[in-house]
Amino acid sequence: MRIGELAARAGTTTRALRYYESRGLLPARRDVHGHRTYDERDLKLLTQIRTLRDFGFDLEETRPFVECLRAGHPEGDSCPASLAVYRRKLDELDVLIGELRAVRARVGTQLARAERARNELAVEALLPGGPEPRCELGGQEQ
Amino acid sequence: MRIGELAARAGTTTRALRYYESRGLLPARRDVHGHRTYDERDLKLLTQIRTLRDFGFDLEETRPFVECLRAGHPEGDSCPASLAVYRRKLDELDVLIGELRAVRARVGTQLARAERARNELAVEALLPGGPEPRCELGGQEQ
DNA sequence: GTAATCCTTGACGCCGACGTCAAGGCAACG
DNA sequence: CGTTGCCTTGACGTCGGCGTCAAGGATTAC
Repeated sequence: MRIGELAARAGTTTRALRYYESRGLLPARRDVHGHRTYDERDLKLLTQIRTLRDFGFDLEETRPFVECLRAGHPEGDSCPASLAVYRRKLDELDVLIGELRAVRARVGTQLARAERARNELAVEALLPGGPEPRCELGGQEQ
Repeated sequence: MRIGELAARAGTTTRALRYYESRGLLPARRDVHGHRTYDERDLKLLTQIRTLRDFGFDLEETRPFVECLRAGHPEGDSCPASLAVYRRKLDELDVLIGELRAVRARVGTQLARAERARNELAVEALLPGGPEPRCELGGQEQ
């Protein structure tokens, strides 16, 4: 099959395939017209690449999986190098998730504090009982 | 103070400050030589920007906070627009964290599966005793 | 005088993974 | 014969947030 069909079958674009080839990740044979030619095995390699990309793997991180498949193994993750990438990615994810949760907690705290401050101001504004001269809080909402 | 001192006091670079100015986020007065001049209030604005950036906020997302401070409010998050950014960021974080946890789970599952497959192969290789024909698990390693 | 240190503007570089456009080739269809 | 549709290579654009370099002006220290 040619590049357009492979791209369509894998749910990607011809541009991506040419890019992968330029990176040495998915080389193509050429037919008599100089057109790139692919077979079902290339589809499998490409599917492996796309699956990992969808998981957020960098393109370079898919290389061990692709080479593993090309070496004849039944799955891209049948090789130690692929497992190492899995483990490294798990560690990265754990770190990242931890950081994001910490940020989420801090932002949540800030939001709660800011909302509380606003509510206190609103309550004071509603109290007609002689409010002690509240400093310089003018022009809240423009 | 001039740009170098402000940058140092805020723990950032002169390049970043000029960039913020080019974005209209942190305009500067100029002294007689055309040099940028800042005061303590600018330091406060810049500190707000850097804090939010450290939390992963886009530069544009810091704008409501900066404008809130510049409008004379005591905190950058004293204004509704800032609270809206907080809330949107919390939602984004929740979505992102959820996606990352899903990916983490799937990668973890894949790793476990791949390791199990390798262990089974290793055990089979170690067993010299006539292994019963293991269903259709042929040609694992070539 | 001159070296060091600060500042100015302008412009290009970077990172990844492609998108998009240009100019052209070759085949099949009507 | 022209049109459509696929393909080719090459090259520039995108995004954000700056880093880095170039060329020059000004002040202060020695």
